[in-house]
Amino acid sequence: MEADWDLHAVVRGCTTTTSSAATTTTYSSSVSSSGFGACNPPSTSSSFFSVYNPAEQGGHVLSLSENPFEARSSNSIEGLHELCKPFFLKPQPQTLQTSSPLSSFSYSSTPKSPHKQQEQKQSQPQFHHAGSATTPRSKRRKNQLKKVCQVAAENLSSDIWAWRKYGQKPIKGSPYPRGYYRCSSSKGCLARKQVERNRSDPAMFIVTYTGEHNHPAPTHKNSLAGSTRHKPQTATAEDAATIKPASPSTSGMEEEVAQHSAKSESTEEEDMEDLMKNDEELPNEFGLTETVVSDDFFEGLEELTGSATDPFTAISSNIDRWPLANNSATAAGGS
DNA sequence: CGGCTTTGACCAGCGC
DNA sequence: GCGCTGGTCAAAGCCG
Repeated sequence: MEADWDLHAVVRGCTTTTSSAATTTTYSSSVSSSGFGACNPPSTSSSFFSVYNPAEQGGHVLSLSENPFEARSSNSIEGLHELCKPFFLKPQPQTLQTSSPLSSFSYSSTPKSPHKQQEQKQSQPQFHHAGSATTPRSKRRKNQLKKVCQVAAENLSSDIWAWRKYGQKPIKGSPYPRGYYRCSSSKGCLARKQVERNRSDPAMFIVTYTGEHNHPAPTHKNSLAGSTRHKPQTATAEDAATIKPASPSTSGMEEEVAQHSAKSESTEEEDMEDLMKNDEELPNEFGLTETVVSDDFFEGLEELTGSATDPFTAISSNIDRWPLANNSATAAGGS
């Protein structure tokens, strides 16, 4: 049918990298907080913060700023900084309680059975064997804690995390399929990401993060993986695939991050241990240390996003060409 | 050779 | 209790 743009590319884009991405977030219930993968700080104009409340029918994505540019121009990075804080810093419990739909974060508690969720959560070890045999498949959890970001197509591109697609399914009511990705930076990482195109605004992508990264941000994207495939033949999914691997912008971001995280590669393990131990004290959801999320970090973003040669541009052009074609029956077996 | 994408099947959560 | 739907698994194939 129609849809089909390729999600992968999208995925790579949004997450962390972000620079561009916009973000919304919603935490529903359980998951602890520590580390979502990633929504990235909205650094660019095309993205905007929004709040997504899965609890509501269909979920709403509320834009905090009608005009993204406005936010950007007015407060510039600082404003963004503030907006982003929630994504970098561990969310404050109190804040989480907020029920304001307009708050950057919205935590909704499980209406039905919070305990159940907790139990389920427990059944899913936070760090080790995420999907191992010991853990039963984690099926959808209505109130699973998740973070939703709405990202402009042009902003989809990089990510400090490496994501690996493990599924795609057509979603009822949506002409576009949803892609499922998991963090491939570290085996056992519970971080997951879902990407789907916004029905009402195909130019935007809704990226949903669930689970947490149980490891520091990778110094290199695709640390485990290596392949960047492009299939010359078709311009469909491949196209998208082509986009993701190396979006320049990402590289920029990656470099930024890499520099910070790499600076102490030797201590990275230690850091990781610390992170694991002090799960609650995770510096930020990106698995980056606060140092990374410093002004420099944002400055870097600014540069990236502000530069005329916006890497995303290239991507967006690709995205525009995203084939809405690749799936017929579409994946995921139509269940 | 290792990792990634694709895709059909499986299965559990959820609503009625 | 049943059926629908979403989320995950896993095999097959491709690519660097």
